Amino acid sequence: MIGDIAKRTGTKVNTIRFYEDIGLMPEAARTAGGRRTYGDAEVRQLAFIRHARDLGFSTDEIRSLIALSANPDQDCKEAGSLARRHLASVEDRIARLTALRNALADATRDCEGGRIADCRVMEAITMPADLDSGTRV
Amino acid sequence: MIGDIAKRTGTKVNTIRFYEDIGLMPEAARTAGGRRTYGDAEVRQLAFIRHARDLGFSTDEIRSLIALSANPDQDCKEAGSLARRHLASVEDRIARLTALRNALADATRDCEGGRIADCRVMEAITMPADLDSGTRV
DNA sequence: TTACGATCTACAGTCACTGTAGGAGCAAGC
DNA sequence: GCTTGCTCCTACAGTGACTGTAGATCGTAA
Repeated sequence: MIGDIAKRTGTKVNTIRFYEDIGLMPEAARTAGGRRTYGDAEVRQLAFIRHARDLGFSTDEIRSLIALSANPDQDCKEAGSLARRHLASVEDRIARLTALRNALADATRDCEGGRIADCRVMEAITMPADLDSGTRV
Repeated sequence: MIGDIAKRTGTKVNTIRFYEDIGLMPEAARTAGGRRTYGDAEVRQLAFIRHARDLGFSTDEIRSLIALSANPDQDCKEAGSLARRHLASVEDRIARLTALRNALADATRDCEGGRIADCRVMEAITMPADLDSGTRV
């Protein structure tokens, strides 16, 4: 039943139905009464989708990964290049988030009992280095 | 003009108008002909908004940060706690992205010339450790 | 004066869900 | 057998943060 697979994968029921709608999940088998049932393969697939989404893959990317894994005899190149493209953007995001973490850590430290006027949160976030200067535009 | 501030901050023109609509940017001054004009303060504010969005703050969070910075005499506590809450989630995201980076790096290495059947991309992403076992549900 | 690009408003579309309304299936208790 | 209460069903509207498009207007250079 959909509620069980939802609990086991930490996915909302409506989200699972949505994945079926857009073809990320196969059409579920039904009981006589019309309820969806799922086997281990579906649980694994849903878990894969959730992890991939969680880690920033778009549903289109996930769709192509699933399609690739459905033809295991074909060359791995395509999946590899998908992963490589993603790797670059993941590394970029890590770098930017690390910079933010430092800024936020500084900011919360500086903010202890201070006043906004002395607070670095905004400056830390803005980092105005990449702004052109100029007057009214 | 809106096109200039768009270029200087790397923001799309429609996005700037959208920020004005939802009150993230103040209502812009207009020329006689009705075109929006901006000063340095607006450029800085837009740059701040873009950085904050880029780094994962919601428009609501940004709105409250702007409101706080508009009353610099009030205590910094609120901005600090906002930053602290964000810090925790940023650190979590860094940890998860780092795990993904390693998985993707492994995956792309293992994939060189291999076949999907031997490929770790899916497994690396799925990490099925957090799945209950069971049959049909 | 005409052509062209930038800007204007207003609104529809996108992505990935999330929530809700109204009805049906189904096991447990009376 | 009937009610209660839960889960499930379909269908569709709403959300957040934009993005794109249509049709009109402004401003300037040829």
